Amino acid sequence: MNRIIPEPSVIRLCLMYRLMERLENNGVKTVFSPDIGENLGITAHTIRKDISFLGEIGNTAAGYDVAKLKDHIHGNLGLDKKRFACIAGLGKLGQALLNYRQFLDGDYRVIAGFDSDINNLEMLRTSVPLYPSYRMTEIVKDMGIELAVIAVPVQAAQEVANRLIAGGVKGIINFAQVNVKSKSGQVLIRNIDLYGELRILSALLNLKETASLKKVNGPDPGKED
Amino acid sequence: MNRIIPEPSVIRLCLMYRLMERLENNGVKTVFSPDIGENLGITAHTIRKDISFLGEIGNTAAGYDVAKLKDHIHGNLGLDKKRFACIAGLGKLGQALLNYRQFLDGDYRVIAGFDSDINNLEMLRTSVPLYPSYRMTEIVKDMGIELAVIAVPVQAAQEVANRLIAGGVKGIINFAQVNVKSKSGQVLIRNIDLYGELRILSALLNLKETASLKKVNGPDPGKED
DNA sequence: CCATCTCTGTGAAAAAAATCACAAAAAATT
DNA sequence: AATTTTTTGTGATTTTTTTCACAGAGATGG
Repeated sequence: MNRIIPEPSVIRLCLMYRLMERLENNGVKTVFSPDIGENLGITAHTIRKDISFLGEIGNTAAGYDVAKLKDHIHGNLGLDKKRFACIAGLGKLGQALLNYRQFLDGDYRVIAGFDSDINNLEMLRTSVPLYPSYRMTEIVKDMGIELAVIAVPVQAAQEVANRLIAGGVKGIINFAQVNVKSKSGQVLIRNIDLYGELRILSALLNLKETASLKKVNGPDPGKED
Repeated sequence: MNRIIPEPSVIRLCLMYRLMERLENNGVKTVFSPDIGENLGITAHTIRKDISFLGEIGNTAAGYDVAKLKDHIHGNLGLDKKRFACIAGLGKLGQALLNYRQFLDGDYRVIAGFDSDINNLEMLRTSVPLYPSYRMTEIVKDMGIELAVIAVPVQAAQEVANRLIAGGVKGIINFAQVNVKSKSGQVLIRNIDLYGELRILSALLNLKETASLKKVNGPDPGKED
């Protein structure tokens, strides 16, 4: 057991957590590492290694208890810590996210939305309180919001990030068409480029065809063990 | 120069391409590797290495010509290859994507949308032709669609993936709350979990606080060179 | 036009991550 | 109760990726 966890393992463990939630809902009681691996497109070795970073939890010759593994990941990654979130930018994407149930009643509850267009704010019907963007820093600070989603147009993204960070946000998911940065580097930022994902897919396909790609990650690891 | 490109480099090169597009629009003529690195949150060394996989293109002591580097990436990653795309699932997220201009007039043009709810299809106003889900395999095949976005509820996701793959799709971006798999492993799949990104952020923040994270990736690499 | 300065490109080195291989422990079977 | 089978957990190994360090090519400036 190792108390220092590599970032790729943390990310996979989060995926495993989601899988355990689903398996538990489906009434599955036990899983084996190759099952988890197949579901996540990762080898069983990696699965076991990842889990072992959190300490021993499996049953020799009898796999993992789904509920126990779920709680184990939950506890060790600190997922029991609830945090408030907000969405900056209420265009189509921001609205879509506001409609996801998980964003409203999950552990990272969206408790505020922001948009620069007051007319837009007045038109939207939602249970989440909405505010004009100029109040962003103030509201984020007052409400103790730690996580933010940026869904504004590219030109506004960095300025919005600055305001969120000024309000004390610690983590940002950015959907704008530009990588946003934090001055201090202390804020975690995950940039997601929805259209760019198509570009990446296309590039990987091209290179796969011409055999100039070193390795293709992804599901379906094939036979092993 | 090396003709075999690691996958992480391909992904970073796609980000560089996006950056070059933006710089070109802003009238910037030249960039240096540390500039690119700062924008993308990557060290200048890695930037240079990534670019060098595509052959020499920079000017010694004078950085990279923005337009030239953009075209270079474009050509070498085969981004000049146009592909048709579709969106399966026209809930809020699917509709939001259908409204993005890039998805309508970019290189990976969305030319079909699918939803299982015919009433929903009739209500939507869009320039993209929409079809009921049961025709998915047929339409994908007939239209020569190679890329697909899955934005359906979790229970339907794998079945939708199967239909898309049966129609000949080669790459999938999946937003459903479950990792979808391709039977053969020949189809590239990128699973994106929007809510899960909040979970990852929270976990990384927790571990960063307790100093049990090995390394935090992300923007702001700090001083170097 | 010579000296200096700058920045790329890339082999070499280091670091990180994934995979392997197997001991050990528990379950299943005989 | 002993034997076989199964599957975890983890050091050791291999592979992959990143970082380093510097040669070399060209720009800059006196």
